[in-house]
Amino acid sequence: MSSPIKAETPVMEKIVSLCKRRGFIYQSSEIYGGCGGVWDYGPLGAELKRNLRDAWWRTMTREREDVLGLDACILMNPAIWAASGHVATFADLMRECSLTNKRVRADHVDPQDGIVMNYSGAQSATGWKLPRAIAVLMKKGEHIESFRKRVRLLIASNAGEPAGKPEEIELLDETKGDTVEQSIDYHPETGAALGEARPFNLMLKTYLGPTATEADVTYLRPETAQAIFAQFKNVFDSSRVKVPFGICQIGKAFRNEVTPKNFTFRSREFEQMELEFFIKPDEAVAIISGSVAAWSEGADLSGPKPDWGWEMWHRYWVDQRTKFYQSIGLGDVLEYYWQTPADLAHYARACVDILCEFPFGTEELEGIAARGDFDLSQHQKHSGKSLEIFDEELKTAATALTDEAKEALIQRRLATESAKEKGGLTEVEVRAWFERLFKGFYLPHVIEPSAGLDRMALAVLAKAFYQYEKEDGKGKSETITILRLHPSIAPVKVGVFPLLKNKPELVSKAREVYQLLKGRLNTFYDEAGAIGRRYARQDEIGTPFGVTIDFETLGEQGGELKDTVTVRERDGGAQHRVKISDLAGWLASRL
RNA sequence: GCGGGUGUAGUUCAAUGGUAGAACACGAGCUUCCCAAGCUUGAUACGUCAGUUCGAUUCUGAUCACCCGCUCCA
Repeated sequence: MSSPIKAETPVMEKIVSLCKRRGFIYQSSEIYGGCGGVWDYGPLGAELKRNLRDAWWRTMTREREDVLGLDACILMNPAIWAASGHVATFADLMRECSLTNKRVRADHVDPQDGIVMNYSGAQSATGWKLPRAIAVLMKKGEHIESFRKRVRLLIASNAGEPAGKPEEIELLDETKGDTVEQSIDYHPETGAALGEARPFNLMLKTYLGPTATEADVTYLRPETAQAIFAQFKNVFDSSRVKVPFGICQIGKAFRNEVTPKNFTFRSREFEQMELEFFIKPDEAVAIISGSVAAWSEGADLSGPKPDWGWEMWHRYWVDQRTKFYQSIGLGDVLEYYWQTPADLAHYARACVDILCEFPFGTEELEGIAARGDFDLSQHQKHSGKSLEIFDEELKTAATALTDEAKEALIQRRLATESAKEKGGLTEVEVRAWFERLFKGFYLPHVIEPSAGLDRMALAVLAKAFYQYEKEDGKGKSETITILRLHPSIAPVKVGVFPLLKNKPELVSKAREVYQLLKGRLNTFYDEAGAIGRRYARQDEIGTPFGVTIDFETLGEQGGELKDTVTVRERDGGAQHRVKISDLAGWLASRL
């Protein structure tokens, strides 16, 4: 009867089109020609995003005893970004390969040896031309023909289709140049000359205060997490919480992305939902509980245990976040990528990317990192303020330890530190740290689940988007579009329709039902057009239920059906006869 | 930022150096109308700015945005 259609137009384009047509997402500043990398949410998009945001906030803090909320400003003291490392890592000098535009950090170019070959340009049989001069390093021992082949290949892959086949590209006016040794002016991979070093600042700079001098420079935050670390001590001191506990925050963040792309997936302004969950260092757990629980496949992650170290907590949060994604209907499109030691930042112990299947590929939705005490220690160092907390239970347990037991803990830590390739602590530093620990003081370690709200919204839209071809009674084929959104996040929960709009009794009854529902659920009233069209309109925006007031409702078919309505399900179109007095409860139990 | 592509009603697409058209969607109306039905009827577009030209949506240039690569990790 129905079958999924083949994509003649790419699915992503259909989704973008639907989003605009029905008021989910518009291009920013469209009447002025747009604005790169930023998008606005229309009426339905705003509802959808709010539902997702609320669901996250509810599960992350309101339904938990151990997580508190925070709502910090986008603007902060710029010293925060120096401490977090963003000023350094987001402002590297970069140089671009003149042939392929691949970028390398100016201070990370491996010196190259070889002979410089110059060309005035290139052209291909297709009529395509590379109009500028190029210089490429022929490496020692590289045969001239294989070198030329390599250059043609690089040109072809960068120019794309217009240049045609690599072998049909002609290199113009070849001249042999200087022999260079240990030069940092050529791209290590391609051998092509590098352009000038240019700063690549991915943070959005702004001025705080009307004078706008260099002294007033600060940045729009590139992530929400740093405010949590900066306010960690205030939250701890004002909330009567004990480690382990978390602080979560939802808010806008800004990055000057080199290439915003894939609709809202990579934007320059986006909304993050981040949790920093603070835990005791494993050594503290060992002192208090006698041992640290080891993770193994199938371990019980249903609820926190006192002997959990960072690894169990990390697994726990991956599990919690997975359950969340299942609750909004994304369970079956998730994938996980466990970063390898080579992927990890030096301060991170583990990081899992939760990936989701999008029409343009499988991409990251959320990252869950175990970051040790890196962030708090950075802010402690840069601010000069102690961010240590005092743990009474730890102090009591440590006091009871024998000196031998203490020394054993220190030795074990020393062994792991010396095994590290870089960043390992010295023995003096380790002993100083344990001295504070045995007195009950430490910087909490952190597990950081960090999710993108805009990505989540795009993910649920992409997952929900479904089209099929249907033949109507006359054999004419039409495309049916349904957004199969999970009812809990659908922007509109129920549509209310009088079967006919020219019958005042039906309309007034329908308005009554609408008034009854709209206080409790986001309800949409529609009387225009045929009933089937109204169902279809709601299907397209993902409304899970439709309520129709018909002549039976008015009692025409006898008293039994009086004051009952047809409730029609979006997925499958099944219909139920429900009493108006039961309607709100009936719907609420299914959302 | 660099290279390639694209830009016409709300959407998806036509055509044209001189008056821009369709389908669907949208508004109004008729119809005891349960899955985008039918009939009547209405509104709406050449991304922006220059140049060539008597005249540009069409040709040229610039610019902006989007898509695909380089990038990136919410």
